[in-house]
Amino acid sequence: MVTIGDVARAAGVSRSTASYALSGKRSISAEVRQRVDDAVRELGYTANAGARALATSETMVIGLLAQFHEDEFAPAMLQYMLGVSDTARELDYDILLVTESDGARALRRITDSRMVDGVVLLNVAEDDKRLPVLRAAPQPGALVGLPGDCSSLDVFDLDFEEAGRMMVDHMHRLGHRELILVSQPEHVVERGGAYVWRLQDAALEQARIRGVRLHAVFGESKQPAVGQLLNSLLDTHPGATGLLLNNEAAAAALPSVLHARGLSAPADLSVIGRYSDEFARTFSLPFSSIESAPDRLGRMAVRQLVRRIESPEARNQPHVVRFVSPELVDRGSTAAPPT
Amino acid sequence: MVTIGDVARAAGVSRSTASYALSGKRSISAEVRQRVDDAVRELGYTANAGARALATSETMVIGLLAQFHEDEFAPAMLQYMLGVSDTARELDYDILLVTESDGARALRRITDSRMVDGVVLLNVAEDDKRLPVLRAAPQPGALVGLPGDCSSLDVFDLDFEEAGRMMVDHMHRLGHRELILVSQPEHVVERGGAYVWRLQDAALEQARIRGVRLHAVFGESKQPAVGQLLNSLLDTHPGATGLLLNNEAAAAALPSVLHARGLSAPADLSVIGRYSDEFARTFSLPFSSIESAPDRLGRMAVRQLVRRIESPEARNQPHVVRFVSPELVDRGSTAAPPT
DNA sequence: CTGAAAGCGCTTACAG
DNA sequence: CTGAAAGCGCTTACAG
Repeated sequence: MVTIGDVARAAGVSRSTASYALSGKRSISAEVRQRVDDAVRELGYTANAGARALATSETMVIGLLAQFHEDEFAPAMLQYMLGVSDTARELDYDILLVTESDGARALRRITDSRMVDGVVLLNVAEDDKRLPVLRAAPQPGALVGLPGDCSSLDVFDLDFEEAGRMMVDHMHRLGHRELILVSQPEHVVERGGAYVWRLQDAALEQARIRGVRLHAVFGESKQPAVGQLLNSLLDTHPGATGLLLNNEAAAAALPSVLHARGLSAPADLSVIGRYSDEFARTFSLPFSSIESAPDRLGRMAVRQLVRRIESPEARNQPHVVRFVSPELVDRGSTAAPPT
Repeated sequence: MVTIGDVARAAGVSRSTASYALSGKRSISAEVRQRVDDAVRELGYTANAGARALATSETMVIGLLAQFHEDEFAPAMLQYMLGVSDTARELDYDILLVTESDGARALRRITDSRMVDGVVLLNVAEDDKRLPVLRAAPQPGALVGLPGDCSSLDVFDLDFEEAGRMMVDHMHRLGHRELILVSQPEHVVERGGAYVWRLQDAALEQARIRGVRLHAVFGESKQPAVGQLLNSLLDTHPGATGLLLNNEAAAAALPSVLHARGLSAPADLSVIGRYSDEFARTFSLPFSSIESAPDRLGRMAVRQLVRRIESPEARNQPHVVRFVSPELVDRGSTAAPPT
């Protein structure tokens, strides 16, 4: 292994000078800098990450804690992961990926051992077991997803309340007076997936205000159950003219259900989902949707995290809870209800 | 930060004794061991990973190089990633996730800096730019996907040739004499996705042997293009009674296409895909398929990698190229052709 | 069974 | 502008 000592020797300078020439942390004569650069190139030198981490207490690694639950839609998680990973790399950080089901334990492991300079927690639950560990850790963290208690935490999430209101208002404006909302499965809520009821409760409240009938149900996470559910909902509520989907599996299943029933959107039924544009493109969902912006949320979380990591002042600034305003992507699946 | 020095002081022993008590690498009196364990618990000690890595030259981290290409199906990649990650953790390794598009550069960075003890490369291409870097690296690596040149590389992949033959034979046995094979988009092949033509060529050859007409085409990666393609293929080859899909997007799009044409499988058309069971469950694909076993391949790759990492003998053993035999998962979508 | 010391490869005050 | 030295927190021969 080629060390900075080898570089120094080849360049005819001390190790400290070689180090400074590389870091640029003090002025170096052009000539020496050239000799060091040449030596680095010639020997193919790269600093040993462990040694550097030991000396600087900086690993340039961010821990990414993903949580894959049984009845949640895994591909959606991937979008967040990529948003975090890409942004981290832009800022010169690598990603330590943790997918263990026992997230609290994993988080303690990587923070205690100083493998990471900070962490991003994905899919944060209402009463997330990882939060006490994060609060006790010396490294800063950023969350994607809103927990019950945000104190001393940087939190980023879609404004699901606003999303719920937006769905209802959009339909109401078009003239719809009876709607169905299919949320994630109840398990997701029980596990602490607050975004489910945040959207649902806000939608129900807004429906009340607007005088719209809204049938809200928890859905299923897989086929064929979710397809059956959609069918039975449409049977049960023949007067409903609009469908709101906060459930990826339901959105993916809907085209065949509509087809089977001989319905088309928006002529027979108006539809709005809540998922990412990438998801829509991959599965070619023709439904207008509230963009869930996973890449954007991942990016925001990493940016804030790195700010805290790198600046001592930022370290002590008040924590932020930031909601991304939902945006409706119009794919033409809503219109006035059939007369 | 609590160090092993703190532990040693609290336990009233030397740092080396504390270290040995923790590692178990030499015999320690029961009493001392107890005192050290108590001190560790009391102080909440965890070894600093960077310091340990520097001392031992072992990071206990495996680099995972994922490659997301424009027109490949991202959720499929996730399955491989999780297989690798879960197995690594079982074997006490953490995962450094790399998703940069310039995989060769990223690989050089993490190996040169000794951030990892070994690497797993996913989605390996025929002439993968990462391979020269891997061969030059001091760490061992394992590939998922078959490159053109496997020399001094451990390689794991599905036996796509056998998969192609199996699809054809299965249909032939049922009495089909004219089939359509939809592969991945041509871009995937151009980029070096050898599995596409490995399956296709073997299928064509087997069809020739069996006296079956096989129309093989490259597909599309997104809707609505892939749906249109399926429709036009069925229009163009009205005599075809079976459909073979080596293309996730096509598989995902097929149910609505069949529906729209008023066809059902297997009564009107027999269908076999090639994808993972997880994929089938998530999208509820009712089609029989050749299981692509991403979790199993990821697991095999990590196992072999860790063997090489941990045993000096294994380090020098001949490299392996291992093909997983395809298995057909019968979901009832094939039968004798309609008469 | 235990301890004192060297060393892993860096960075960074301290001195000049 | 440059160098000699200390130190980051471990592990592991070397000695006893």
